[in-house]
Amino acid sequence: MDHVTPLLERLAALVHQSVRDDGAQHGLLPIHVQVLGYLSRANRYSDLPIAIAEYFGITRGTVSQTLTVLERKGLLRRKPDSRDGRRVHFHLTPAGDRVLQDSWARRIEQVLQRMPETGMDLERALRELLAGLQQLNEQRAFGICRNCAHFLAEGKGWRCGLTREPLLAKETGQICREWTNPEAEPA
Amino acid sequence: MDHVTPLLERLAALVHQSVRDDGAQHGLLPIHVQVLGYLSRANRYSDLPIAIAEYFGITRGTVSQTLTVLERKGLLRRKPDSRDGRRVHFHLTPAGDRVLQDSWARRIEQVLQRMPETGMDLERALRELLAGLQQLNEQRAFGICRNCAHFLAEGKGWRCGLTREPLLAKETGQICREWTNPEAEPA
DNA sequence: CTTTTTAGTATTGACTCGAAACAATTCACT
DNA sequence: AGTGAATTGTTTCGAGTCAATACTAAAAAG
Repeated sequence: MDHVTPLLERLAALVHQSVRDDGAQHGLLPIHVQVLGYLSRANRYSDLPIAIAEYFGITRGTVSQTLTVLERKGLLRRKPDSRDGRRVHFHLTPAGDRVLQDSWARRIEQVLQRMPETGMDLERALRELLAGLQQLNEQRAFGICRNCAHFLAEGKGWRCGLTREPLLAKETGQICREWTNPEAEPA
Repeated sequence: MDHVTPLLERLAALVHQSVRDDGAQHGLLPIHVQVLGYLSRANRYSDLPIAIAEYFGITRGTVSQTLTVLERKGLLRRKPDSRDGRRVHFHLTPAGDRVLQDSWARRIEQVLQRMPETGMDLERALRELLAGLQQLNEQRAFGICRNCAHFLAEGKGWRCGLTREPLLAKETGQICREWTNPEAEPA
């Protein structure tokens, strides 16, 4: 099983490289593209600088600078939280969306389609590996809302059991910073 | 199969993060650790700045600066090529080896051991995925010497069919920049 | 109503990274 | 052999990362 680590290293390097190539086409650095991608998939509890810092494992200071650059380039806009005066939400502008259009993801899908059998194994294996890694890094899991222990289905709608707020259909498929594993036994 | 791309993105981010953590313990940046790791596994045709640039998809100029920093820190030493006056080889010093000792790789192995069944699938799937990605990025494959089309076993020793040079046992397991897929049909 | 925690910002310094210009060596072709 | 082209590596410049540190402001805890 020792052989897997070099493979992961190489894989990470190649993905990083693809992201850099994508960003270069718009005059952006890798972290810029990554932050845009994250924000495009984050729900309203997770589109904050602190969440970005936790997701990518960098400091709040660094995130703050990166967001300043992206805002200046017109790729995202900030919106102060109406209830918590410390918080600031960020969302993509149409220009920001456009950057994500021609991403490396499309090219990778071509590769994946050529390996249909291993594709399923890969997805399952990656999912397990990620769970282990996140635990190892003592990180939040950043799972998808609808798979969360706090997720509640209420008749025709949905609700977050943690914040008690109702959820839009779109939001149930987004990344959430507060995500908790429903299969873990309660403490 | 659309779900795999976000997984890969997240995986790459987590690996990058682990590498950054490792480097921070020695006052190094991610690319420093990555270059050291690469050089520790590269053979004598691949321990050159140009090979590093190709492997990580960055320019020769950037590599040149990075190597200057690493040399100044005493983590590697340069050795001009005896036959080609343009080339410079780099190899790790004992201090450079030491940096790689307590790497994230060890921690990841713990995770992998907890998923013995998926481990085999993962390795196979990753290998295929990497091959596809490298092709996509129009990159050299950077395979292992002994799996190369040019690799020749000669009685008790080995030889590279491309350079005609004999190979040490150690070298047959190293990364080679000239690696060619033995299963591809000849042009 | 004070103390502590949490969220975000500003500054500094080492370093990345691409772009462009450059020097040196080897290769290709005549 | 000899000239032009390709290859390898370096240097300089400017925008930006990133950690560290110190800071402000708001919320939570007591």
